[in-house]
Order: sequence, then structure tokens, then C-alpha cells
Amino acid sequence: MTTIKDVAQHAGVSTATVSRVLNGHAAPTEETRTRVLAAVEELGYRPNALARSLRTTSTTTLGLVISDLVNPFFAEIARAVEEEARAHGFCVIVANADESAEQQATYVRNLLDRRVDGLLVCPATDDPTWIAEVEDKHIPLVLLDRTVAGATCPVVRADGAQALADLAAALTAAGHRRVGVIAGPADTSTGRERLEQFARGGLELEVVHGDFRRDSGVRAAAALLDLPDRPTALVAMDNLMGLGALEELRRRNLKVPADVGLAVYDDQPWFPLLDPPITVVAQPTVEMGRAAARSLLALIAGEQPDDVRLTARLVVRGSCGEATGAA
Amino acid sequence: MTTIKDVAQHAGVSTATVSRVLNGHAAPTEETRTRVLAAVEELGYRPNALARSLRTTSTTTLGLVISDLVNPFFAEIARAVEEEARAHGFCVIVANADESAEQQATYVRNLLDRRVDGLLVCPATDDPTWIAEVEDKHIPLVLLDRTVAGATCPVVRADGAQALADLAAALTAAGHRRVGVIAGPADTSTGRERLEQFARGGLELEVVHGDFRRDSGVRAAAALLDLPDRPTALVAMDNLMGLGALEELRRRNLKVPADVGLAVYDDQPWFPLLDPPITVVAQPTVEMGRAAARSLLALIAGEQPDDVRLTARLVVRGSCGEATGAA
DNA sequence: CTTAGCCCTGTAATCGTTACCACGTGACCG
DNA sequence: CGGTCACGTGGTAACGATTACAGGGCTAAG
Repeated sequence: MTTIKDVAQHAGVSTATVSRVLNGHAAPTEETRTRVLAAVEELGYRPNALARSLRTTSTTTLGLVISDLVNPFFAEIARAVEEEARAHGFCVIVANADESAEQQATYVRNLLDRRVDGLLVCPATDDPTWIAEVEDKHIPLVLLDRTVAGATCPVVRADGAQALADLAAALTAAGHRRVGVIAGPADTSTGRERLEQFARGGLELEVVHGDFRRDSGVRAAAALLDLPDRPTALVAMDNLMGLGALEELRRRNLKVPADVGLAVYDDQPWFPLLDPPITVVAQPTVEMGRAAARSLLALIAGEQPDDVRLTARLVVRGSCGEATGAA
Repeated sequence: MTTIKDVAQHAGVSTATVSRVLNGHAAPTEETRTRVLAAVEELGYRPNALARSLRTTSTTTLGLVISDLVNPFFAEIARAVEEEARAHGFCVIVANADESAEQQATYVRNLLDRRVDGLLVCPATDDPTWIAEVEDKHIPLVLLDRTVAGATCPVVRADGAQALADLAAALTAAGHRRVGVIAGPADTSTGRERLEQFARGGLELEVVHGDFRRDSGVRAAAALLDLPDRPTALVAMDNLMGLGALEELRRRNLKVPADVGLAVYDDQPWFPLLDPPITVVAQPTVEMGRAAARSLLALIAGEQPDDVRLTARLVVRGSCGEATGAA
């Protein structure tokens, strides 16, 4: 592997000069500049990012800890974060916590060890212990999608209050009174919040908690559909649990919305293709990712960005049934 | 930030001893061991991964360059790679090339700069120039999903020949003669191969090339459906283009399979939920990711793993129509 | 003609670790 | 009882880059 020393030797200058040329510092002569660049070219030299970062204590790298990479919601966020970061010359290391608090903590530590310049985390649970570790080291931190009690860092998330109120109203208008909710885990802020906000809609709720994954959606739907007094509609608080619910409905040969109405929090491209298309609360996923990256970069630059709340909105498509004037 | 020096001082030993304790080398006394560990604990010391890697020339990190993170096929692969790597104590840096050869090259270089121990790439195009760079530096490399002409490194991919033959047969049995193919880019191995293998099925084909993304699926489907002598079925060679095709069919109010049959290469969890459920060629996604990670780790360990070909299989679901005994 | 000042360059220290070598001590054996 | 051996430990030189500081050459001014 060729080092800066090789380049220096090849160009007949010192390593300091090579470094200066490569970093555009203290302008060297045009002549030495071209000579150095020629040597770099010829040897195919690439600076060792490890050595450089060790010296400069900067990696121009952001760490992103995602709750679940296979969840398209998070995949899209990851992509948005990455794009925004790249536009600012930063690179992103994506780590997948798989909705596990332990794995999340492991990754946070790992990213800190690698000296990322900042950390973007979608917290798996409410457990706040890992945050202290990050703040001790004075590494800029931004929370994404979910918050954690007692966190003092900026938070970027969607505000679904209005959309969920609208959803409750739409369900009511369609004649639903008793609704089964497939909620997120009670130890996540989004899990609690969405449920709370939806509960304000005045419907009678049956609640089963899932874990934001497909299988839990299947189980929760089954539990709700097995109730003696079956709810007339289901609301899944996450796209993967929505998928699970759909699978269970299909398995039981229940027609949507004739037998059971359905709505899902978080839109997916295939929801409009179902028959009937699924009514959803759509989140501004890409904007969330971008905003989070921007906040983190601001924090790194020494600014004090505010929390960001982007509004989610209801998209009525038909899976909850038609509004009946009679109701 | 506390360094190994602080720990050494705190424990009253030399930095060398601290290092030995932490790395389990040349057994120190039980007594010094506990003393050092106590100091580590007390100071909350974590070794600087940059410095360590600089010294040892090993990062226990794999680089994974993905064609498109938002494509669920690749997202699932990424997850599998990451799991397998973690099981072996390796960490994965995921980079998203967004189907762009340039961005891919940029990321490959970036990962090499960071001195990853090995590289896993899903090549965006056939352009092989970047491979030379990797091989020059003797960094272990494994190609995933797609291959590149002249590559001498191990390749892990799916073999869809039989499945595509089966699909052609199934389409024929269902009475189709002229089929519109939404193919992948001609400058990707999977794009060419799938088309070639399907073409052997003896059907009359109309081919439009897409780019493995949703929009291109929409456009390609539109082009095919606008043909004067419209094909009786469409085959999309990738799940995202399949999604696009479905959207276009929906927009035109064409019924599947009554008006047009449809099949897609690469299964997705929501395909069975459509009406009718979509016939697909299912790839062993997770196994591909795992196998690729294993191959790369073997390469890093100095072994010479063989190429891996995992067989894809046809899953008939109904979107191509029923086999007619009459045909 | 001398000297101040500027610009370019090189020398060397440094970032935090680990590898190598040398040293001291205690044990064991002849 | 002395010599060897083994083992635990400390000092120190790397790893590959950046950067403060110093020095040398040249121009311009007095």
C-alpha cells in the first residue's frame, strides 16, 4: 500500500508538502503542486482515512442506527439521510438494531469507537442509559422518529395527531364504533403516542400491542378477530404490522371493508394496489431523513437546531368503508 | 476522551500492559489484570478503533456496496450480510450506490480508504474498471447478485434458469404466445441473463429495458401495452419494475389476468395479497446474503471459496391465468 | 549593499495503539 | 549455590497522516 512517504519521495519533496497540496493548505508553488499531483496519480496514492482521522479527530462520517433495516419505512429514511449527508461531504455508516435495545447499545458503542462525528438514532426502546454514554463523549446526537424520556438532544419526528383524529372521524363516519388497534410496543414513544392520539377520537378501542414487525401483526390481528364481540375495523400502527394483519385477514377469508375495515399507519407504494386500496396515515419519510441529517450537521457545526415535527396526513382510500350519511 | 495512557497511569502500569490485558495477549498476572480492568471500568475507557486499526492494519469491518437500498430485495440482502458478519465479530458499512456506476466507484474508493478488511459489491453495471483498483490493493472482494465480465473474484448469485423455463412453460400452458418483457438494463449481468434464459422458453417476446426501478417499470409497461399487437402477458424482471407495471395496469383499468397476465422476478411479501396473487420467481435472498458474507470471510481468512449459485424457483399464484387443457 | 519581510519548504512532534525487545525477578535444576 | 529459563512487565518504535515551527531563498526597500 503506497503511503504519503512514497509520494513525497517520488516527487522529491517532503511529506508535509504532499499533505499541503492534497489539502489545499498554505499554497505551494504551481510547479511543486503539479509534480506532487503527478506522483499521486502515478502511484495511485489514496490517503489512509484512519491515519488522517486519528490525527485530525474528524472522520466526516455520521453514524445511523436504524431500528429495522427491512422495514421499508426505515430503509427510506436511511436513504434520505445518506443522500443529505453526501450532499454535505459526509459519509454514513448504517447499523441495524433489529428492534433490539441491546444490539442498539452495542452499535452505538461501536460507532463511538470509530469516532463518528455525529450520531443519528431511531431508538429501539425508551431505555435512556446509552444516551449518557454519548453525551459524556460530547458526540452530537439527534433522535429520529422516536424520542426517549429525558433526552436533551434534538428530535426529528412526524406529528400524527391530526391525521389520527381524522382517521377516527373517518372510521366513525363509515359506521365503525368498536375498533381493534394493533399498537406499537408500549416502551416506544411512537407506540404510545399513536395509540393515545387515536384514542382521543372517541371510538371504543380494543388494543393489542405488537412489536412493529410482521409476525406480531399477524398475531395481534388474530387475537382481535377472535374476540367474542369482534371489532368492525382494525388499525395497524405500522406498515409491517399492517402487512401481517392483511395476511391474517386473507387467511380467514375476511373481506375488506365488507367484513372488517382496515387502516394502517405509514404508507407503502403497494397499498393503493390492493383491492380495496388501503387507507393510511402517510408520513413524510424522506423529509424526516433529510431533516434529521440537517439537524445533526448543524449540531456538528456548533449550532443549536430546534426539534423538528413534520405533519403526517390521512389518505383515505376505501379500506375503511364508505361514509354513510345515515350514521 | 480517555486514552490508554490514562488507564495505564490510573492502574499504575504501562500502556503496553493495558493493551495486553485488553487483547488477551501474553497472559499478565491475575492481579494486574483485575487492576487494569478496574481502571478501565472506572474511567469508562474505550479503545480508539482508528488508532487500533492503524496499528494492526485490520478493522474487522466489511464494506457492502448495494445497488439500491430502497429495493427490498437489496435491503434484505443487506440485513442478511450484516447478521452473518456480526456472528463472526465483523461489522458492516453499508453504502448505497443508487444504481449509479459513478456513485458505486466513489463508495468503493471511500471504503478502501477506510481500510475495510473486505468488500462485498452488487455491481451497478458491467464496468469493470473499479475492480482493478480493489485487486491492486489486495483487498478481498466478493460480487453479489450480479457479476462483471473478467472478474476473477468469487461470485454469489441466484440461478433462475430453471425457474424462468418453468415460467415460460406456465405462460404457454395458460395460453400465452406473445409476452412483453420488462427487462433489466442490458449492462447488468442479471438484466441480460434473465432475459436470455426466459427467451429460451420459446415464446414470442417484446422486450423493453428498464433500470430496475419503479418508474422504469411504469414506462416499460406503458410502452408494451401501447403496442399495436398487445402482448397477452407481462413479465417484470425485478420487483420494483413489477410494482411499476402493476401501477400502470391499474391506471389503465386492465384486469389481471383476464386482460393481461403478469409475472415478476423476485418475490415480495405483499404479492400474495393482491387479487389475483402474483406469480413470481422467488430468490433465496437471505441465503444469498449469508453465503456472500461467508465467502468474503473465508477469503479474508486466506481460503479460496468457490462461486455460489443458489437456485431460484417459480411460485405460481394465478396472475398468469389458468392452464387450459385446450391449449 | 544590507536588511527586513514574505513565501515556500522541510523537520519533527503528535494522534492512540500495538509489536518488539530487553530487563528484572523468581523458580528450578544440576 | 550458581546458572538458566520462563514469565511478566516496561520502554520505545512504529502505523500514516497533519501541522507548528523554523529555516532558507528571494524580493524590495532604505
